[in-house]
Amino acid sequence: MQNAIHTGEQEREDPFGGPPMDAPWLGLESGSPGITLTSGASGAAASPKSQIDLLKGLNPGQAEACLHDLGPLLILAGPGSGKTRVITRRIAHLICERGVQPWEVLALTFTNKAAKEMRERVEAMMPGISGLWVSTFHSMCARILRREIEALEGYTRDFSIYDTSDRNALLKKLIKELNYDIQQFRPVVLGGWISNIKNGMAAEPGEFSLEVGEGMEDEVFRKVWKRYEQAMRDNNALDFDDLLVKTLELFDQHPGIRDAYSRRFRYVMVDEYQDTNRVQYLLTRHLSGHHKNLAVCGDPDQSIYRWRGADVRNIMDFEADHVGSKTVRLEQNYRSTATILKVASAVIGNNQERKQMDLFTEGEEGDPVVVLECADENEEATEIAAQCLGLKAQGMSYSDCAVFYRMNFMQRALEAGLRRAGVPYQVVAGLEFYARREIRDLIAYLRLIVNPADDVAFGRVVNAPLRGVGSTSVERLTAWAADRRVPLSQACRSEEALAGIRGRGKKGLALFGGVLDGLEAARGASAADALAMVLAEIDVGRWIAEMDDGNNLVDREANVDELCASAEEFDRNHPNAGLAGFLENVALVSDSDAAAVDGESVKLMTLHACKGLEYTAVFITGLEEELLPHSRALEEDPHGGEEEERRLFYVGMTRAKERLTLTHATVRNYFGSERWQGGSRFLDELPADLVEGLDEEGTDSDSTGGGLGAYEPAEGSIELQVGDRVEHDHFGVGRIENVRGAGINGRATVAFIHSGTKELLLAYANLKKVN
DNA sequence: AAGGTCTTATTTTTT
DNA sequence: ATAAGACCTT
Repeated sequence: MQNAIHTGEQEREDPFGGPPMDAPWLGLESGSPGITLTSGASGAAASPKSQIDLLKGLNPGQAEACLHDLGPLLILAGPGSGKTRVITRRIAHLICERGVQPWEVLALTFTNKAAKEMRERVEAMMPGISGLWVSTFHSMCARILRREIEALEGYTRDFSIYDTSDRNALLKKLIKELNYDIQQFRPVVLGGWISNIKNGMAAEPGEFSLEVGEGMEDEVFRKVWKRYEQAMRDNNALDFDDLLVKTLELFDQHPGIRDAYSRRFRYVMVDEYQDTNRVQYLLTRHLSGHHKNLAVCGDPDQSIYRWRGADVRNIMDFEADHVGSKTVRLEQNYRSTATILKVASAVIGNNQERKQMDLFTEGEEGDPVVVLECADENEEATEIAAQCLGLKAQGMSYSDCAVFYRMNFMQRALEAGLRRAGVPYQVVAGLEFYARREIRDLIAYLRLIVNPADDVAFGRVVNAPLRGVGSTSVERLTAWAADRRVPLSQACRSEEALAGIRGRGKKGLALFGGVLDGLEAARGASAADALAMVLAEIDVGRWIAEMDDGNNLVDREANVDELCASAEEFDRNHPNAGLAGFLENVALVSDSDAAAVDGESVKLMTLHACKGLEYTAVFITGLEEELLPHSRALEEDPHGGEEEERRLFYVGMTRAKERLTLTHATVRNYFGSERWQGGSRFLDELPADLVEGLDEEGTDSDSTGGGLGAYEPAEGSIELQVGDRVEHDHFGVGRIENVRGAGINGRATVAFIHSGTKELLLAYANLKKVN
């Protein structure tokens, strides 16, 4: 059984005839048309690596997972255990050793970044490979729906993809139309509920309750929801959740289509399986339903997205759910020092709902984990900045350092502190390129070209640049269009519709109708050409100037140029994808992955954003009650909330390779008012013998006085006085100008002869006295 | 339809 | 503190 050979008999049953489907415009597939292949090259033809090669450097667990062939497989992968390596090697093994065709393999991830990384690594092993599906759930679904959606009632393959703000804009309009109070029934809240229900978090709308009035909210919600679904259909639009839900619907309603896909994908792999929600679980089941070769990989201890629908039970119950499944534990850690690993393991060990993992490393013990108590958030920032300077002076790069925080507002003080100290930093996961207004406007124009039914896109640009079309005119037009069940883009070109509208608005709508007429020719054009046509139709200069009194004129113009460049690049890389392909790419492939890899700077990010990353030195800030177990998380569900917060802390700690510093402030500025929170309960869970600077009596008590916590002077520290001459490894010889703090916090201001004046942390600077 | 004032809510975030 | 958004005025 285990040795059954699959040589492609199934290919004949494959409705797509075996070779790769469609143009890979999402970059889902490894190998774009730009890559030259020897004719007929497939994975099997790509230079086969010997089995020895593929298993080289793998530990027994990794090798076992890699060699697993048929049947369900659960890979429980601890942090830093090399799971991406295992997945990619397994793909290579299947293709090179087992004669599996690349297009028979489906690998699903959550983020584009993860998909990209996986694809690149597979490509590196098998250059020229083509046809493999490595993609996010959403991209895969979009791709399937582009092909198949017309099997569902009411949609065409030109559908638009609505992001969260499009969704909210539509809901706002609908709630108003239904004459409900927008304050009482906020679009974001209702939108959140709709999303939760679609993600399988709640079976019934009634499971959510509004804090306003009684009885009414459920009815309102149902009405709005129904109206929303109708409007989405009318607009030929899908929101992010719909991409998954509609695919599921498609599979449920059309078993033939489902079977075609599940036959095709002989091997299905899912990364970060602990983060899958109900819908993703079902999709995975369908897709792997025929061959049952489903391999999932994840770590229940790193599940931190329960609040947005992730259901840990998917991974916890995998074995019970898949009879005859095999489980492999990857417990050897290749990232952190033994000390960091032990501390992290000790903390996570306090969780009840988990699978026991015995993580170990063959690496060094390393330095103790450091806990720092700071007077307030500014001192915390100053402290971290000083330590970064110290690490830099020791020869570490700024880009080896990262600072994590629970909430975004904490970012400000940290930024200020780093700036004061002259430490270069970069915030990871900032605002996306596509979220900018000028970009969104242009995208809306493009969407309207592809999908004229997209009323949200219409509403976005009907008055951009300003054409004198206000809300009244749009409402009139909407009413007229709704009576006739016609999209706005069509209505505004109808004499009859415009007859009911007066003055400036009428003129503006007619003007806009002319623009749309002019853009008719862009249907079928390439992305770059279509964009050029849009820019030719509108008065670009005026449009940009209106946006913010011309203040960001240069920036916005540059962004427009960048969009043009990216459209051109897209056309080059995906000659057959067309405008629709570009729009899909824009909607689903956010730009945030590019930001992460940027030069010599300390990285700042939330604890959620740090997952999957690693840094030599990590600072986790705000280890305070209410903040690190966040009070809201505890309110919702005291036990589950605490465990999820602990996992979040665990994820943060396990990012650190060599140095881990945990900071907490006695006083913190919280939305204007000062608050004194005790140290986090998680601090009490740290093993005292591996931690430096921990207040032994526990964190709630005292320790407010000096604000320095208990400490022992760092080993090898020296007595310094103002005026002493010292030598530093990097900065050379200097003179002590000032000394303050003591122990782990001790630092000195040193005027170096060649490098100027610097403030150094004694614990890191390794200063030597010279005469 | 634009500009000014007032209210309001501020965990985490991908697609 | 602050920023985004809703409401009201002109």
